[in-house]
Amino acid sequence: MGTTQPETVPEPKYWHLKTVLSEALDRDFAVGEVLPNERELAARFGVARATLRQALEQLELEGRLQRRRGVGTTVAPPRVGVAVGGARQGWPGEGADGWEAVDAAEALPPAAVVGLLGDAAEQPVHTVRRTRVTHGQSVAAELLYVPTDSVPGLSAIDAPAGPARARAVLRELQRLTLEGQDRSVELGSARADDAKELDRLPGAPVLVVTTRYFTAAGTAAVSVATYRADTCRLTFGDSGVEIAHEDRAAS
Amino acid sequence: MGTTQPETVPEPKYWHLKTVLSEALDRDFAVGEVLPNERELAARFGVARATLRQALEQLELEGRLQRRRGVGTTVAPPRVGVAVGGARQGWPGEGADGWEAVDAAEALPPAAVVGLLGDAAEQPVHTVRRTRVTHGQSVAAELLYVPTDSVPGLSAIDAPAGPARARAVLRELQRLTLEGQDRSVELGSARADDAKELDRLPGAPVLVVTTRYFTAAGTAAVSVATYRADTCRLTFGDSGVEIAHEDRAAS
DNA sequence: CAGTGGTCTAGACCACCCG
DNA sequence: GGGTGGTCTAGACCACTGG
Repeated sequence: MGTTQPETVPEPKYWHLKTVLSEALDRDFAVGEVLPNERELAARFGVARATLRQALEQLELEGRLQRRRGVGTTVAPPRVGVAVGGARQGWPGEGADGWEAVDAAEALPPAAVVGLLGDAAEQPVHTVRRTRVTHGQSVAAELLYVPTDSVPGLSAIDAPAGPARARAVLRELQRLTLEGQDRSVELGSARADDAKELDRLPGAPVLVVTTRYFTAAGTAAVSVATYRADTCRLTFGDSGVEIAHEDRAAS
Repeated sequence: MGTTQPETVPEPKYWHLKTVLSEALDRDFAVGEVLPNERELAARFGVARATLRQALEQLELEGRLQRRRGVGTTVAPPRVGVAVGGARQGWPGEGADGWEAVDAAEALPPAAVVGLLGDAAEQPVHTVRRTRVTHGQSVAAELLYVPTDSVPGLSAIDAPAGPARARAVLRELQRLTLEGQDRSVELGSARADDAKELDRLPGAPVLVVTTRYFTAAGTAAVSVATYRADTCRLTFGDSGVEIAHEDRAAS
């Protein structure tokens, strides 16, 4: 004796906890319902609060929970599908797609964007801020970078600051002929400014969608849009058919 | 006196730490280089290890670090761009796209997939496992669900288990006429089996790409592919131009 | 104000990797 | 083995929300 069972590797407590909680959510809770607070949940499961939090964090990452300081933890609604446009689309701001221009300014682009714009030399760009609202909640914050020489028709002090100026830049952009675009999606964490716009804490997980817009003259604009990863599912419909997620695909 | 400066809200330590580390990485470390271990880093910055770990976690999430138990923390190479095919593409397995068939079996699909397949009634599906390798590292694990009546030419015991059988299913699928497809991307956490395939711990962040393949008869197949979120940038190039990320777009 | 989640600590033990 | 990151604990205090 002395030897116990072969004992498969012990599953971490937080992982097991997550599973248990996940099943409890499916079974006993409705969307929007408030969970018991963390201290009580931890006590109920006989673990430290930090361990319980590790499980909650995972569930929030998967979009099943929503936690707000001072309020509590609630059961999240299913993720909303936001169309990002897979096939040839159009300039930003064309059509009513939920985007709202917020502001615009002229500045030098950050290093990360310079590479995407192609030409090595730093040239000033119009920086347009937009926000995307779907189903009453803001799901994305975007920074659009438009080199000033892409839109020569726009003099620097053409419009006053604010939404009007942002829309002016978009209007000029739409006068150009769009030759193509490409997109990439990656995981990031929200910068402080984006986090504020998205009503999340800094560092919250976001899906970063980077889009380059091409004209015959080269890259005319670059858009960096950050979507709330907890509440959004990005859709790239080539067929126009909406995906009807009845359940969650992620584990 | 007695009153200090207005004192903007104190930045969390881990957030500040993350910034400091991030700059240090850019300045003093090369890709692949090993960082000092967590206990020493924590001591050096005068914080508890848990706090230091919170900063490292963020940096790993952003693809800047790579941590492996028993080995250490190393500076991660830039994310690899993996083409996911934005425009009309083709059946899975057409062309050499880095996917490798692993195995296949016949079973009832999970509830989450039933909804995507359209017809309410549960029908048996071929479940094909594939793995995607790019630049020598496995970046994605896929489960492809093909209803048995989508590929009537394939009798149940047509091929022995293993890669051969998986390829047989794909071959049958490719005989059909693809009418369209749509895709969605969302954040998830790796299930135990996917994690193993991706050489990560369970719960690691992944980008879940769900694709539906349509024929005139309806949804002929559903693919759920999980990509390593730490090392991958999904590209949807409509123009065929590769995005050359010289720097990181995420904060 | 009381109650919530968010941050932080100082310690412990475990699972894994490699020489 | 010795060293790494991964898990877990039992506390403490802080920042925010709401009545």
